[in-house]
Amino acid sequence: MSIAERKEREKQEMKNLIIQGAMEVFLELGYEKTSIRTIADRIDYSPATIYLYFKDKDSLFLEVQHVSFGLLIQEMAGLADLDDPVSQLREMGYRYLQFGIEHPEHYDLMFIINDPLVCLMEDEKEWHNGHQMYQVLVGVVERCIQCNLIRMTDPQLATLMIWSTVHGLVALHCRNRLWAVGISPETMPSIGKSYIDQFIETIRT
Amino acid sequence: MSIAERKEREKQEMKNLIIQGAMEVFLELGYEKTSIRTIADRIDYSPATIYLYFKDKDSLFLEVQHVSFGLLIQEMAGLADLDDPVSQLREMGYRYLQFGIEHPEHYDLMFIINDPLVCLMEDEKEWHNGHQMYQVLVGVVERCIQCNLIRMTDPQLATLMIWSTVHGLVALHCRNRLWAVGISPETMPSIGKSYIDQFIETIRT
DNA sequence: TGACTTACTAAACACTGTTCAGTATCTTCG
DNA sequence: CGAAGATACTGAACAGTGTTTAGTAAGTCA
Repeated sequence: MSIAERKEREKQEMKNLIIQGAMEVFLELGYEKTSIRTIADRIDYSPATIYLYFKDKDSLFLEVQHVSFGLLIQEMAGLADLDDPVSQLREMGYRYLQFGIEHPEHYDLMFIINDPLVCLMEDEKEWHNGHQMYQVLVGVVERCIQCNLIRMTDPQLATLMIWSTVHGLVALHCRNRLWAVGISPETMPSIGKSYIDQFIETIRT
Repeated sequence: MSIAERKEREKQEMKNLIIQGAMEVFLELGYEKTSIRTIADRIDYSPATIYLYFKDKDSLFLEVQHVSFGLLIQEMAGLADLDDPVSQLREMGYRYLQFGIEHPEHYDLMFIINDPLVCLMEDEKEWHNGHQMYQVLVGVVERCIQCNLIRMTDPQLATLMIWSTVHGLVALHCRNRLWAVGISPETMPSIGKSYIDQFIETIRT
């Protein structure tokens, strides 16, 4: 079955080529302004070819999103080295925020864009990726609560609040709503750090 | 100049008719799926007519957004009756969250959607509306800090954090990202209340 | 070599935002 | 009143979109 294997491999390589091209264009132009024709042009194939490998634009987008999730998870490596759970929490906050500031397009694809992901039940892959990272956060928060280091008691609610607080800032930044309160994109990194520091100080016992 | 006045009035009425139709369609279909043709159909005019009253789709959208801001500001009426600033803060949180849950499409138009608002400098109207409400929040937070009722010292940073925390939850809810952490839309109202309560308890001294 | 399968594409369909030439109505002035 | 001019509106077109389909060319297998 060597030929069949090679065919399968070539098929996967073709998928990867499309995903890579799509990623480039998605990050350059954003989701809405990216057209299948542009992606096809980028990789020197016809638009119709893409539909032989992906059901539709959303389906292709989900694959790109999966790669983005991988990047963020990678960014969180080595957190367990910090033995203080509050330090872990702060460090996660720093890195999450930094990721949002440095890769707003990736962040947008993962947490803000509308279309797909509604079909979570159908797409196990994404669910798994996002859920996995959330569980890491839940673990850290649980340890903080167990050691009585933060002013919350319910791990689920606390985790949700912590995530939302950081996501809120990144989301407002990604969608340029912070101009209205006098924060320019350039000042975001320094404000972001103060933001996390203040938040940790506020919730810790 | 009676005729000129009448013309001016008719022009304004026509603008309002278009805005009203656009609002309906925007709320039904969302920003991206709304087409000028659909709006035109809804009010029985040709698509081209809309371009006599509004520069482009974004410009029309900004007018609709302005109406949405009015709704939210209206929702915040009577807050000064509560003499305890922390109660004011909690009540603002309740109402803001409820607005986001009850009118996710409006909320989307105001705080999540991408395209316009980037041109804040050009559009004084929106800036004014959003900034006004933010200033109300800043005022409440300042009083909380003055009375030493919350665990923060910098009003600007504190206000940003409080807004972001609530916005974060609403934004995740609007974009269906809470499914991934086991929260379904139906449970949002009750979770939302706990969320605000926990947040207030966490930040108060 | 002939039959079958696969990979790919040109062209079309139905949609989008936007523009423009042209019409039909209303206003103004002689 | 009637001609000239301004105003309000639209049909049709342009260039773009996601997606489908019929057809071609190449690779595989008997």
